[in-house]
Amino acid sequence: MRRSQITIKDIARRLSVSSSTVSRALRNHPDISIKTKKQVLCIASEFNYQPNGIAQSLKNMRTNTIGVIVPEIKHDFFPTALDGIEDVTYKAGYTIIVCKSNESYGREVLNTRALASNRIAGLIVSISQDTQNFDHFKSLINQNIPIVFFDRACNEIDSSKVLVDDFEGAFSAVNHLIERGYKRIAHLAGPKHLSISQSRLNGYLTALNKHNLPLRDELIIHGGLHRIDGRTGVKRLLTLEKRPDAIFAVNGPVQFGAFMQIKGEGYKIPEEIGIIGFSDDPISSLVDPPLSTVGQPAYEMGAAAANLLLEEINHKEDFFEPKIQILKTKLIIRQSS
Amino acid sequence: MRRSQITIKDIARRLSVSSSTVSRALRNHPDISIKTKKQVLCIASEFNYQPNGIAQSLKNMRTNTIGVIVPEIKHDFFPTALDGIEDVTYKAGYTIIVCKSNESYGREVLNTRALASNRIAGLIVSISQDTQNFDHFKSLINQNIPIVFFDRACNEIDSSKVLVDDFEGAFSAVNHLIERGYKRIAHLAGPKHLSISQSRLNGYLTALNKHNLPLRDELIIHGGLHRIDGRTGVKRLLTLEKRPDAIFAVNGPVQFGAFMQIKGEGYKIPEEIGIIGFSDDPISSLVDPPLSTVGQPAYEMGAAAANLLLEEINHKEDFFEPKIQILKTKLIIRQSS
DNA sequence: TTCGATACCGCAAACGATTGCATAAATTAA
DNA sequence: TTAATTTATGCAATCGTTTGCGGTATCGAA
Repeated sequence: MRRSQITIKDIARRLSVSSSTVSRALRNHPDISIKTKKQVLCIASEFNYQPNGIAQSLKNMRTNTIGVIVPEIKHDFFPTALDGIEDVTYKAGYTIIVCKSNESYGREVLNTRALASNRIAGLIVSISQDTQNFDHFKSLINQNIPIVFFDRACNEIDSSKVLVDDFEGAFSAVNHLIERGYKRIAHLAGPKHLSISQSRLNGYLTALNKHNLPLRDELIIHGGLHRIDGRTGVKRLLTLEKRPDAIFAVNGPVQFGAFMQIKGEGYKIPEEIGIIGFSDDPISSLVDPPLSTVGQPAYEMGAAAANLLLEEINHKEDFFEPKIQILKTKLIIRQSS
Repeated sequence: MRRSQITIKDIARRLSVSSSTVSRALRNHPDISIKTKKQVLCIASEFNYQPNGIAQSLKNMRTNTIGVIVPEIKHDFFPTALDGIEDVTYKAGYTIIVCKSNESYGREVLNTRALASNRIAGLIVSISQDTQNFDHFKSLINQNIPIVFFDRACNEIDSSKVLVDDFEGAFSAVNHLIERGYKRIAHLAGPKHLSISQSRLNGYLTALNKHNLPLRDELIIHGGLHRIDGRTGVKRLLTLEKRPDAIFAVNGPVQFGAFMQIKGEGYKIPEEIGIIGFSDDPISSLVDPPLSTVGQPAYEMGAAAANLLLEEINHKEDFFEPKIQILKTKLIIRQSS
C-alpha cells in the first residue's frame, strides 16, 4: 500500500496526547514539559517526521518562498544574478523558485499567476523583452506581494528597483569606440519600450553628439535581445551602401550574435569592424578576438534586489517607500575594439 | 489597510450562497444552475478571484508542481535540459521549481527537503558532484514522490533514469585522438563515486587498450566537475616529466578550464596538445580554436526525463516498473584535436 | 486546610477549497 | 392529488498545522 508522510496527528496518537501538544513540543513552545517534549522529538525523528509546508503556509497565510522570474538563463548575466539572489535569500531562511519567461510576455504572465497562487512572500523580476502590459504585476501588488525589479524594470510601477547606469555605460562604450578612431558606429538597439533600450540608446546618441559625429538613422536597428537579433541586425547593416565600421550592441546575446555573423561573413575584427557590447559573459574573453564590453555587476545586482525585497517583506508599517538603487558599470576593453 | 486576495467565502457571502456552491460553479460541476453559475463567474472575474493554490494542494494532498534539482546553470548543458523538461511538463499542466545544488551535497539535501515539504508531485534530478549518500532521495520515495534521475544518476536507487552512453562516447572520443596520432593521452576524470566518471573512464581505458597504448596512472587525474578542476588538472599534468600530448576531459566545464590553462601557459592547440571534452556548449565552437567534443542531447534528455516522470505520476497501480533510457552521444570534431 | 500561582495540556476554531451526503424545491409521472 | 424523480443547494467534515482560551493538577505558602 501507498503510505505517505507521517503527520503531527500520528505522533499524537502514538503518545496519547493532543496534536496541540505535539505541535508545541516541535516548535519549542514554553508550555511543555521536558519529558513530553523529549518523547515527541524522539518519535518525530524515529519516523522522520517533516512538517507539511503546505499546511503551514495555509495556516500562516504566507510562505518562506521568494519567486524569481528571469527572461533566460543561457547567458552568464542572469545565472550570476541568481547566485546573488540565492546567497542573500538563503541566509535569511527563504527558498527561491526560479521561473524563466523565455523572453515571452505570455509565459511571464503564467509564471506570475502560478507564483501568486502559491502565495510567495515576494517577487524579484527582470521583465521579458515582449512585456508592455504590466497588469499581472499590479495584481500581485494588490495582493500585498512586494516586487523588486532588477536590470529590466517597469517604469509604470512604483516599486523598488536595482539598475545599472545604462546611459553612462553606453556613453563610455561608444565614446571609447570614437576615441579608437571609428567613425560610422552602428547601434543594435533593444525593443523601444524597454527603459534599458532607451537609456543605452541615449548614451550612444550623446557620445556621437559630443564628438560631432552625425546621427544616421539607418545605423540604428531596433530588434530583440536574443542572439539571433544580433545576427539579423548585422546582416542588414552589411547590406548598406556604406557599411558601419563599428557596432555597439545593446546586450551580451546580441553582441554574440553580431560577432558570429561578422566573423561568418569574413570581416576582420577589430580592423574592419569594431564591436562592443553590454554585460560581461566570461566567454567574451575566450573567443577570438576577445570582446570588449560594458561589464555589469550581475551578482551584486541580484544581491541588492534580494536585500531590498527582504527589507520590504519585513517592513511592518502599512506603507513602504520603494527604493531605487543604481550600480556602476565598468568598461572592459579587450581586442574587439 | 492591507487587503489580501478574495476567497470563495467572500464570493459566497456576496451572493448569499454557500461556499460549496461557489466552488462547484467555478469548477464546472454539473449540479449547478446556469443562473447561479453566471453570477458566481461574474463576481469572480470582477474581483479578479484566483484560487488559493496552497489550500487546493492541502485538500488534494498533491500539487501540480514538479521539482528539478540541477548542479549548476552556468554552462549550456543544464539550461538546455531544463528547456526540455519545461516544454514537456508545461504541456501537461505542471509548473516546475528549479533548484541549484551548486555541486554541493548539503545544498542538495536542503533543496530536497524544501521540495518535499512543498509536496511536489515528482522530482527530476541530476546529482551534485559531492553526493555519496542518498538517504534524502530514499526519504522522498518513501513518501511516494517519484524521482527520475538524468545524466548523473544514483545506482543505489531503483528509479527511472535517463542517461547517455557514457562509455561509448568516451571511447569514441579517445579513439579519435589516437587515430589522430596522439600517444600520451591524459584523462581529467570526475569524482570516482559518480557513475558517469566511471563509465567515461572505462571508455578511455578501453580505447587505449584497443590500440595497445600503455595505461599510465599519472595521466589520470580525478577531480571535480568545475572549470577550476580543469585548470588545476592541467597544471599538474604540465609539471610531469613527460607531459601528455592530448587531454580527454570528463565534461564541458572541465574542458574549458583545461583549455584556458593550456592556452594561458602558451601551448599550441592542437599541435602541442590536443583536447576533447564531453557535452556541447555552443561556446565550444566560438573559441580559438573551436573545441572538439562529445555532444550530448541535452534537450532530449530533459524531455525524456520529464516524460518518464509524468508516466510514473499518472500511473495508477501500486507498483511502477522503473525505466532506464539511454541516449546516444555524437562525436563532434572541430579543430582542437 | 485553603488559596493562589504556576506548569502543563486539550478543545476547538481557524486557514481556503473540496466533496459525500442530506435536504429542499421543482418537476414529472401516475 | 400524491408519489417518484430530478435539480439545486447547504451542511459539515476534511487536508495538517497553529494558537487563544480554558481547565486540571501540582506545589508552595499562609
